[in-house]
Amino acid sequence: MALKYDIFANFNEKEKRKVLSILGAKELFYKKGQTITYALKNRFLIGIIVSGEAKMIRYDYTGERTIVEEMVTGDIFSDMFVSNHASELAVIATKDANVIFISYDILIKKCETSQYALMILDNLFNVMSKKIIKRSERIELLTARSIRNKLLAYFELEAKKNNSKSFNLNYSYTDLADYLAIDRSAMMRELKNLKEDRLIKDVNKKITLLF
Amino acid sequence: MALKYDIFANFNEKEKRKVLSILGAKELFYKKGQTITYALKNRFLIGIIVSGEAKMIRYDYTGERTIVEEMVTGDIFSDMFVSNHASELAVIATKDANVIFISYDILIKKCETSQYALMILDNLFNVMSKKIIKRSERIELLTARSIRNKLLAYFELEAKKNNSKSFNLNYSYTDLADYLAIDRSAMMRELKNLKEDRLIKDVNKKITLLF
DNA sequence: TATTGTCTGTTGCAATTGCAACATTTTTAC
DNA sequence: GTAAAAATGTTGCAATTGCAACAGACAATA
Repeated sequence: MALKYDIFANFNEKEKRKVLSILGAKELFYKKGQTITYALKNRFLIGIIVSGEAKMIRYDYTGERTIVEEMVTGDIFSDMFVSNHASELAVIATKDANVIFISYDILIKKCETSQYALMILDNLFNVMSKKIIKRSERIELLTARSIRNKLLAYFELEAKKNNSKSFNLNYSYTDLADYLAIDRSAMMRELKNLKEDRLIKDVNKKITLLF
Repeated sequence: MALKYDIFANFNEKEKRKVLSILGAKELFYKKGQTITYALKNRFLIGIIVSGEAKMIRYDYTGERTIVEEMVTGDIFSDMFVSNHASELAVIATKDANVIFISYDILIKKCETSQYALMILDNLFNVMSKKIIKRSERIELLTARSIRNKLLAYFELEAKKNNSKSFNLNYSYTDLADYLAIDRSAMMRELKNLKEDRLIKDVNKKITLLF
């Protein structure tokens, strides 16, 4: 599953090591809780999470923290994908993490001579497409005009992804409320309403659509 | 302004014609109101709006229409940037439009032999980065927890983009309410409150932050 | 220029939502 | 294995929001 959109898709270990050396890539290790400043301070650098987890966090003008993006193995992040005008951002390792940094500029240049570099660029395109799609999906959910509609939209999307009326919630309810930008307790109340109205069934985090 | 992120940035007319021929690109003309089906039915095809305007529209299961994206000259669209699981989409020309279609597959292949193709790919990455950033910005606004905060977040972002406390609203209030996914009349009320609280000044669509 | 349609601005009222404050259960960390 | 922390589940109440329904301004167009 991760494979299809992985930046190293279609590479075996040997080829991967080779292309990283061609690109002059750096691999750095971060302990849980550490801030990954490297990529965000260097425009045209792309960070690839090869193990562990990290979160991108925004500090708004009031000092409040919001999670912009939760990143797992295979995800990438870069200053190139961040608005110059947005509030301060930081990437923090939420588990011990290994991160590979490659330079976009070098990547483009090496494409002239290296088939491998071009393959990486191709994979990068897929990963970026995925990012666009993920954000579009979230916007679709966030523009629904009530908690009920947000939940239903989210459930329907998950159901479609699973080709089934049933699926397992892979968020905690607390995180789901955050993702949908709604109050958790109000969401729980609406979830109860949806169950009472027999629109969904919820057997310990396995949701089934009844319509 | 458009130049920096344009897919033909750094190309002159002659080079542009040359690369389009290398890539076997097609240019099609659409009259205002026509549906552009070409790209959305052909995965791996990228549509570039070279003149005119178009809107990407979603039809949800109730048959309701929502504007997903408004596209102007220089914007690109592709099935590759659209979730397989989303509701039905259509791209409709909102003004007479010329659209160039290039195949992603061919583009990647030609990069091995053509410096121009690689330049197009490079530009494509910039355009995609811009797409990611635009969506991130909208998500930032949509996750604000009240109408007041949504408005303030939007105004601050616009102010930052203009490097000034003042800027002209380039949305109608009706459209802004849509963009922020809030009720228009409730937004107008809150706008009035913001003015009364002396947080903003609004002299016929020119907003000034007073903080 | 008359007319039609869209946009702005306003308000009362009802419905939805967020907040605060709990008890309980589950998970995580030592 | 126990303590601490996080997540779930619930509710009353107040604040915010959406809805409906206007009137007037402005724009488009025939």
